[in-house]
Amino acid sequence: MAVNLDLAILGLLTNGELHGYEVKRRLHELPGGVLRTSFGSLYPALGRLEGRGLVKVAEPAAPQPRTSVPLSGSLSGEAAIFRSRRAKASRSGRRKKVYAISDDGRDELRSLLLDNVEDDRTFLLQVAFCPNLTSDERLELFERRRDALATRRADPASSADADFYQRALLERYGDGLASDLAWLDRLIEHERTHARGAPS
Amino acid sequence: MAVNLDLAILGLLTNGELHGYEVKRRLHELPGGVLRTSFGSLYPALGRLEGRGLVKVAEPAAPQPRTSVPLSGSLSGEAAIFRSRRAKASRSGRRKKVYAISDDGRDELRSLLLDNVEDDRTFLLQVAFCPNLTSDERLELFERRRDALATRRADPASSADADFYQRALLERYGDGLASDLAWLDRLIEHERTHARGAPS
DNA sequence: GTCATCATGTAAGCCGTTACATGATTGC
DNA sequence: GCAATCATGTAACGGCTTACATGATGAC
Repeated sequence: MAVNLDLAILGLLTNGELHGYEVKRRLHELPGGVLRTSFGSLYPALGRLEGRGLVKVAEPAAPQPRTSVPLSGSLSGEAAIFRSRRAKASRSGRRKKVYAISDDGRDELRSLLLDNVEDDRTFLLQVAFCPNLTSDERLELFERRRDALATRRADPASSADADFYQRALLERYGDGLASDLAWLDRLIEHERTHARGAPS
Repeated sequence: MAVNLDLAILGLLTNGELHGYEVKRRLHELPGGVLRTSFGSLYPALGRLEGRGLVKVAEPAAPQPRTSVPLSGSLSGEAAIFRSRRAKASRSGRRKKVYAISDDGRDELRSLLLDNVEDDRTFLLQVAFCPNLTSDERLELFERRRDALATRRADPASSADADFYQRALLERYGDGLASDLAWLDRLIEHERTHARGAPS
């Protein structure tokens, strides 16, 4: 789904400007391998987001040295000259494109964070980037998710005419649901405890 | 992935002939909502499987009554006549297409059941239809899966510079892995206990 | 100056979803 | 006979994967 990728990209960009390659790396660093993607989907996604005005391309910065930056005062002036020369001279040269989130992008991110509490993968991303919500919103998000999972649990599914392995799958599913519900309860508890204006 | 749908369709057909609509229903009855799909992907998938010779279209059967089948011995003869009449008369009429698995389909199913132990969704389907394997093969499948999960667990991922919610996600992921490993150990234990020629 | 890595893209093919269209069966 | 459901398909669209192409940077 494009939703997941959009959510992740926008979420990452709230922590600072990034270029595509770096976005991909951070994506793969998310806990539990929540979202793995490839350049073939990442770059088009960035392009779509740019087209919708949710991200904007920042001024391409000077190439930042990876190790041991020898930054004396006199050198920084040279770097600035180098950068501006680069910026003009690099036509037809492929340079880093640094993306930043826009105000519309922040709105969209908030919308994505609060929507659609049903999809499992999406919800993990919502948790990963929920610091962009207020404590109250987080609480509401977690509670809606809990209710959604509780509903799933209620449905009896198929217990009749199931062999050993199907019963094993059903058992695993139930355990996973219970575990997730407990996890959500802990998140909710944390949110209530740390909320602004928390009851004494 | 087409693999999942193929696996599920072939697996379901080992329990008897089915038409597409019924395949979809059974699919949604699988424990834990392992695979939900739509007609728009199901029918093309059936067509592909037929094109590859993995399933074949069986003689369209007579419309089977949904409730209270009055099957006396004398009626079965009438049903056969009715069916053959239907088969000819229904040109241009859209009738049930009943699919059956072929020998090649069984081979493909076995291959799919034993392959690719990395994908989470696929593995659940492999468990659901693993009765089509021998006990030894099941054991090997489960052990390979356990090793794969154990490898995932080893990778430290990102624990540095993680906020509360990222740590919560990481914790949830770790718990899920541990739970799955325990579940697999139970499956493995069951397989060893019930294997043909199990050691005393 | 060369190789590995960083970095950005494009193109082909596949597959899935959604919406639409059509027809048959059954219950009332 | 009418509505709901059963049943099969097609078409449009979008997005993901894989593979390919290209160029810049840094280490040695």
